[in-house]
Amino acid sequence: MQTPKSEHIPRATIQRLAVYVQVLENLLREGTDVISSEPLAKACNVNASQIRKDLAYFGEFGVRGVGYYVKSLIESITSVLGVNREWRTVLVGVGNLGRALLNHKEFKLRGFHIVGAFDCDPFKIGEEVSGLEVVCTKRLKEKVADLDVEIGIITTPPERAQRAANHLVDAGIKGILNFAPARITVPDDVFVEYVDFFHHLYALSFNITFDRANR
Amino acid sequence: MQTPKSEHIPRATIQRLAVYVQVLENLLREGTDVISSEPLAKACNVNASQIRKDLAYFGEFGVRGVGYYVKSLIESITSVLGVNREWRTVLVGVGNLGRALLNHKEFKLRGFHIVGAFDCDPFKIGEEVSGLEVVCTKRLKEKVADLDVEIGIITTPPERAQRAANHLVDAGIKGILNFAPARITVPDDVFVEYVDFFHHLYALSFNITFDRANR
DNA sequence: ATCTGTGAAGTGGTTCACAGCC
DNA sequence: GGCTGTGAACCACTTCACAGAT
Repeated sequence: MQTPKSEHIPRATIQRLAVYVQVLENLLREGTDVISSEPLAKACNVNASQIRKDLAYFGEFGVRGVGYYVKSLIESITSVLGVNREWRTVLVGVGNLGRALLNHKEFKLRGFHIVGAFDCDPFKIGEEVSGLEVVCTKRLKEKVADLDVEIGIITTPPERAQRAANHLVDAGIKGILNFAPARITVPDDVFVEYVDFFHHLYALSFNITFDRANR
Repeated sequence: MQTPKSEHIPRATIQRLAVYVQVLENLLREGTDVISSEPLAKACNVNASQIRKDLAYFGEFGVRGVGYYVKSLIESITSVLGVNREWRTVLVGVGNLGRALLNHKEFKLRGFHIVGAFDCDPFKIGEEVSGLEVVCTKRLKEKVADLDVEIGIITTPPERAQRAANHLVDAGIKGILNFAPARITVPDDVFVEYVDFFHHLYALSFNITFDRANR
């Protein structure tokens, strides 16, 4: 695994690294072997020196006078991000969204295996969804220990998100992907990422409205 | 509609406004009528003066010595964001994700109506999904004009995302919510927001890995 | 007395510009 | 000659600290 040179890495850098991988994978699929920071920057909608600086946090992955070998750069970045391995996850909240995610093949494809599904609704417990038996949330702790899980996914309604988070933290999980439309509070050593595409729709709404007002 | 005082609004401010609304709505549901910036900041995981500054871009919504009235603040922020109205959207790419979104009731509930579904696969054209007939992507332009649509949602595979974007831009759309794992290029006056929860999983992966390495 | 709104100070991320290497 | 890697300059957002309002 690749280790960073520097102590602190900007959050924005990590987000961009994920973008770079995405774009590079598409470039590779289209048959591009080598690319320099300038065209890659254009494809990613960032500044070229931004890319070079982001990568410089972790090492020297390019060849001066040449550029970056696409395939090897993908490998380097995925190694930096720690996604060149398998991760085991559990999902809490088997509603519509939860079911959709459990059935989403892309998770396994990208190395994020959902190995447990939990809900506190007695009517759902015991049900089988996408090959997993829905288990009572109370049993999260034992199961997480058994299954060697590090990431939890919350897909509960907002009012139950914090309780789900508490269970996950108690079970020793290290990262939470929260789809519930609510903020959650967790200890410092647990990482939380929020996914809410309405936030993005709000941003579009604002930009379109504001843009129009300035004409 | 609320209009900003200042010329340029930081992107981060808009993202936070969406968070504030989310948290305030949950507070309202729990029966909180008034809140000051300090506890609101805690609930949103930001600095209190950050909130006050964010709001100050758009007006004075608080009462000195008292705080903010939750209900009225929600109304002010949604007005600022332009989400206190209905938006009409179309979706391009009726795959698994597209279908899930078409069936997702939350869109209508939050004022974002999906009024058209498009795909270029002849086998899907004519099919009915969630009360909408799937139409050939070629007919996007006429339909968008008829239906008075301003936002497009892309749920195609990555290799077809740019083409979908081109069709949407050509049809005169002003904003795009892109779920496809690919960057797209559009004219300056069209806004794009990207949704990719694998990026968030990558961020978790990095943080957990990096955190562990520093012990 | 309390809490907002805001200029000023501080901080951190981005961009520039060029030295270093292929 | 071309492109990376990187210190320095720049810029923007964040935080502080306090004046102003109730």
